[in-house]
Amino acid sequence: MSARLNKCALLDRERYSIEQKSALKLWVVLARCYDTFAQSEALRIKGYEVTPPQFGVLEALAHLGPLKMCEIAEKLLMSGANVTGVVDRLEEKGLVRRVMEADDRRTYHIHLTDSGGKLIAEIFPTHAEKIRLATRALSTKEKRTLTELLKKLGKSVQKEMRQQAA
Amino acid sequence: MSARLNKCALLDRERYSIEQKSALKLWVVLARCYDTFAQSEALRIKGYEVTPPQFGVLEALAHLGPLKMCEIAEKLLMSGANVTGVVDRLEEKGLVRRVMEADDRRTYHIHLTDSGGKLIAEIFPTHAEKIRLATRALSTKEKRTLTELLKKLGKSVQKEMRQQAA
DNA sequence: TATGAATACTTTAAATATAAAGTATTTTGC
DNA sequence: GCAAAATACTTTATATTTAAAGTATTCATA
Repeated sequence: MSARLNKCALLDRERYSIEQKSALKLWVVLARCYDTFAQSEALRIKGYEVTPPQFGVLEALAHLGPLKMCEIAEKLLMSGANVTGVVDRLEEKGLVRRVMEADDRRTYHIHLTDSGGKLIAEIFPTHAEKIRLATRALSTKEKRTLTELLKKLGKSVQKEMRQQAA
Repeated sequence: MSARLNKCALLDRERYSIEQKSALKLWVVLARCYDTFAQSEALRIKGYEVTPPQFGVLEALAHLGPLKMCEIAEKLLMSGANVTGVVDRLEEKGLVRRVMEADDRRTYHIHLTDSGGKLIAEIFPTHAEKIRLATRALSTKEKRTLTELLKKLGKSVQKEMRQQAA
């Protein structure tokens, strides 16, 4: 492997500072950890009739009550166009329904149907327990530290993004 | 908001243990942090002629040399079917090419073309520096701690997934 | 050496995701 | 009150993603 690396003159490791390398490393580890977690979630809800994005929408509705399309987009970090598609499929399955608002005809609220509510109530407790087990190797203190550092990193990245845009 | 939450009898917060809630919180924060980072990367390579997955493939080839399709899938945590599509589009743009192997006609290596190598050599140094800046709010020690905790969490989740499968 | 299993890649079908453009409605500013 | 801007959602086009099925080749083994 290192023999191969040495052939890459264009991207020689020595061109990069220790700071840059540790930042790149952090990004790789973050992406892999996220991916593993997402994979475990996908595995967990396999067998139910919903996909991970669909599960996310049901979960948000169960925890927060009826939401507008744009609120779902904001909570789940997805584009409005994407919410349209996911909600379409949930509606086809009879798990949610669009309910028109009286005061603003541009928008409506998405409600869980009885069967949607029943499904999420069936899945979520198991889901919460499995996530607890998945993080078991970390102590309470480590989990707290990790959560705080991730928040701090998120803010740092956002700040840099804003400066980039300006 | 809390008034709304109280209406959710099915998913009452009090049904869940402190451990479960801190694990769920960690997962939410991890997902948001990852998403922010991914978004900043997308913003950064906007303006070049490649998408984030395409950039990932070019980066892997630049750092590791020619790779087989299955090696790319493994490095970038994507399915083989997906690699086919991403490499197809890179090949159409003339940034990589498929080179047949003499010894095994099922497989081939993906090589960077001159223009592909030039593109990644142009992007990567800026990319590395931007990632360094994005993580600037964290001290060296915090970055090390965060990296280690993420690795530990990743292993924990993987272990749980294996037990789930068994 | 013949054949069945395994490997490497592609194709297909369906879901997810975004940007950009389009439609309908409401709000703002004059 | 009316035109312009803003908001909320959908549609379209394209890329990403996977699972499952298909093709070609190589390996294993009997």
